[in-house]
Amino acid sequence: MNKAQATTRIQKRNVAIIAEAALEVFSSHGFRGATVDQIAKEAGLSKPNLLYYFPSKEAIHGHLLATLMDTWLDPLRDLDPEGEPLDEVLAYVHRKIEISRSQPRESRLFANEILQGAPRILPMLKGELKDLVDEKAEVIRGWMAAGRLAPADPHHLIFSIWSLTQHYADFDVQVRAVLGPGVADPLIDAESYLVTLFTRMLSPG
Amino acid sequence: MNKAQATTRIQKRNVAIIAEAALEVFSSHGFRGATVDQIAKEAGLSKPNLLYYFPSKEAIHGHLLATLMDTWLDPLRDLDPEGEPLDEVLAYVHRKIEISRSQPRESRLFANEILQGAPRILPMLKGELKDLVDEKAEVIRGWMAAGRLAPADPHHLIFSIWSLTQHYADFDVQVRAVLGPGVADPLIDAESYLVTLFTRMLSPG
DNA sequence: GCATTGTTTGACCAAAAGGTCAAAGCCACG
DNA sequence: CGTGGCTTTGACCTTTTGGTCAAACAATGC
Repeated sequence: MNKAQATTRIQKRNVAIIAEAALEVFSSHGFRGATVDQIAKEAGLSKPNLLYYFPSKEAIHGHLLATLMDTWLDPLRDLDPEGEPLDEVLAYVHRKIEISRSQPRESRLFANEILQGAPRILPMLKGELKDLVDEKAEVIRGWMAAGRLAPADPHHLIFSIWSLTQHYADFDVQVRAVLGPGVADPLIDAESYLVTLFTRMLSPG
Repeated sequence: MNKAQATTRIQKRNVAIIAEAALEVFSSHGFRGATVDQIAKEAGLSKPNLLYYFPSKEAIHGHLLATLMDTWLDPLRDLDPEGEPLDEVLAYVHRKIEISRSQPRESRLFANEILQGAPRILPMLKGELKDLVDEKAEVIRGWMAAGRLAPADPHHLIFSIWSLTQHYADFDVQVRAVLGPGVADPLIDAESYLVTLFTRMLSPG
């Protein structure tokens, strides 16, 4: 593929097709578990053709992670210091649940990366992510200090939101196995459970 | 290796060494990401020697999973229907946190397996695990009906305990990256946060 | 309609990885 | 102290896999 600009129509289309296929394969087999042949087959392209658009398997994976990271932080960014505290937190929970519903593969891709020790995105976690979390934790701490939320460790509050919402994407198989075949969408009940949980946790007084 | 009984001293020792090495390698690289050579090296044995004790890479992995499953359910089994409801739930949270602290590799091994779609343990999830969870969920539902716990979906309550406690083992890298180098053991603060969380969530009245 | 640039692929390569085997080494016990 | 079974290993085999390359095949612009 050519160097910088000048992406043709075909390039745009095929890069998108490959990314979609790679997301499917990487998210369900992990980086090492995925093969380039698998991705190529999923994308409906030949392997050399795929490697014409990305220089290596690593590069495809990196591309996915970069794209993901770009949108992964948005829901937290949207936490508004000027808003009503409990509403803001619940809205954040809601946004995260929507992501687990609409982008479970992205969530699993991310989970895989972290589980392996985050070899490729550790700098980003220590930098961009930490900065954002620290900033929003400070906002929450302010709300608590003002008596507008019940006191609790803001960092662990954020961790608990991540953990609980992503659980339904990452551990989907287990959730469904335990709930049984009668439950079509575990996230529906999960959402009202989580609203209750965080409301009781954070309501002042 | 020989067939059924008659495990010699050396066999016992080497099987244990291999299991330990394999846990280390599988938990940090996943099944596909781990290589037999890596495990052999970690165990301080030659590859053929390792394959003298286990017939295949698959078999080692299966052995680990089976061993793990055996102890994985114990903390939930110990939830006592005759105990004080809130204390029982908090004690369960405590046990799960202890496991995240003492057996993070086992937790990651399990997480890896679920993330890949639980190919090897799905039957167990749908059988043994579901049965146990249903049973304990019924106990919790009884407590709630009797007004001894605030009402909430018992299944999702259990999921939330799993999710929150395992998060600190599985996503350890992320937690540490965000908290920064000043925090030695995130689980200390996590435990008091979680006690608060479930106390507020479940206290009746 | 042709030259230039972009796209696709069959054939191929080297390295990695799971696994085998025969032979050698070791150990326990009569 | 020697024999039979247990343990260990170097060498080897096969398959999988990431990646290359030259040549064929489109598309685009003049």
